[in-house]
Amino acid sequence: MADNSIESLDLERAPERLGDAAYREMKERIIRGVYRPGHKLTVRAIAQDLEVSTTPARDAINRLTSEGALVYAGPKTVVVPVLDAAALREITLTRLALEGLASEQAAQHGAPADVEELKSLQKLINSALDDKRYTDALWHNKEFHFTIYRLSGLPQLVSMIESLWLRIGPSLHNLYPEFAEEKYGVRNHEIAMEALAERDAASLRAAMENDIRDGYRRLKRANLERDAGRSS
Amino acid sequence: MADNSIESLDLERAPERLGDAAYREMKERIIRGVYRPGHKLTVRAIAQDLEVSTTPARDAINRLTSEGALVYAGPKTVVVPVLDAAALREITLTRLALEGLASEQAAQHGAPADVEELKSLQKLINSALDDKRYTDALWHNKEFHFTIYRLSGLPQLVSMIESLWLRIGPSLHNLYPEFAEEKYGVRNHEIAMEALAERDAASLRAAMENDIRDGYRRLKRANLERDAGRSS
DNA sequence: GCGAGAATTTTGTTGCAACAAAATTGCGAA
DNA sequence: TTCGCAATTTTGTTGCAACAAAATTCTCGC
Repeated sequence: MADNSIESLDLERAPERLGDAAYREMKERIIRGVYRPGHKLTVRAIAQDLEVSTTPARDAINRLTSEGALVYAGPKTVVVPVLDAAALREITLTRLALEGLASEQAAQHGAPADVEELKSLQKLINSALDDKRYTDALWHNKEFHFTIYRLSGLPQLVSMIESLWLRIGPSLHNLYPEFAEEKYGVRNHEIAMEALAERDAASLRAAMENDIRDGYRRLKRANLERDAGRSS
Repeated sequence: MADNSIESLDLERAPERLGDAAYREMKERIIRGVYRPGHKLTVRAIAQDLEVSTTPARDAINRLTSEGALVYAGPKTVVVPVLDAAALREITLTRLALEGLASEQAAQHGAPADVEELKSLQKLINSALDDKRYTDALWHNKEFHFTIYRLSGLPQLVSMIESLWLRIGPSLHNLYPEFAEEKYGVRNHEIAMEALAERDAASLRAAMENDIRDGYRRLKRANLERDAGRSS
């Protein structure tokens, strides 16, 4: 047996598989709202879209399914999930726990340069909202959050949070444009930036939690309206 | 297009794929300590072990890898992870957040029958420890925790917690038998059962968090000793 | 029109062979 | 012995065909 004294020194040694690329592309499409809730996905269609064979396409779909980003709507039918009230609540509770933790930890590592980056991201969000480019606003909003979470220095935690965003992402797209009217989240983001500058963990956590709760309320309201509209 | 007014009514519709069975079997083997940290896994070997072809075996390994239960030690080398101090800390922080949340929610749904089930699980743990059947003790301990977590009524949360246990599981096996000397966790479990009977969410959470922290301290100590022993 | 059921098409899974690339082994020089 | 390097073996990925099963379409009777 070889001497493997390095052991835990080998980080980020994942090779670049075709299936990984397919997975990443699918992920981005889901977050960007290309596939809306209820959209049915088939292996062969994805393979054609991404110009790969069925194997990597199937890999990507399976991975997304096991993460909860896609769900079975039948034995041979995989769709982008339509979140019901219970699922929405569960994801929100989990987000509060995980993103709250990440925020707290991030407060301990925030440098001035990070605050600057957040500021410029916030500008991007604002101007996207002004121009009614809602998909862009959502994207920059995601970057804002994850810029903070990455500061936690806890990469596995960050990727768990990512999988939660993958689950709510599609529903968010169904919310716009009403969602944006009130300049969603701006106030919370401002408080978050201040808190990070002051390395105030509790305040940063509170600001991020408020942001999550705000979004939750809007999503819930939108869902109720949709369900009411459907039964008529 | 068909009328799909059922939408979110379709739960648990996953078909039984061969790859799923392979995944579950691998998961159990990892938790039970069949594969120890550092163990190298190959597609063809797993396929032979589980008596399936390479495709389902590969599916299982990929899924486990994307969950973090297995890691790359090289471009073509997948191993059961050897946790370093940083990874151990990160998992513990995440466990505290997620298992704390699950405990809190569980407190609201605990029925007398559930407390009884926990009591009988605790007896199994105790007798396993007395007989020095450490693998069994670990297994029943896992059941104890998840019996509580499942009471939360948040299935997605529970499966996220499962994936965390998959990550620390192998390391736990390297801990025994010293690990068990002090009747690990018994006191915390007793408090947890009382708290559940009284539907005291804060106490239940505290008890479970203490249990997690206890385990963390032991793991950290064992890791330090191992590392010290290796450099000599 | 409309629903039930058959006929047809589409779909996911599985096993496998080929290939490139990585891991391992073997060997020889210092 | 130990180190470097080449030969060899092992390995993961990929594409694909076959198959069973599910989804869809079509048809016919009412």
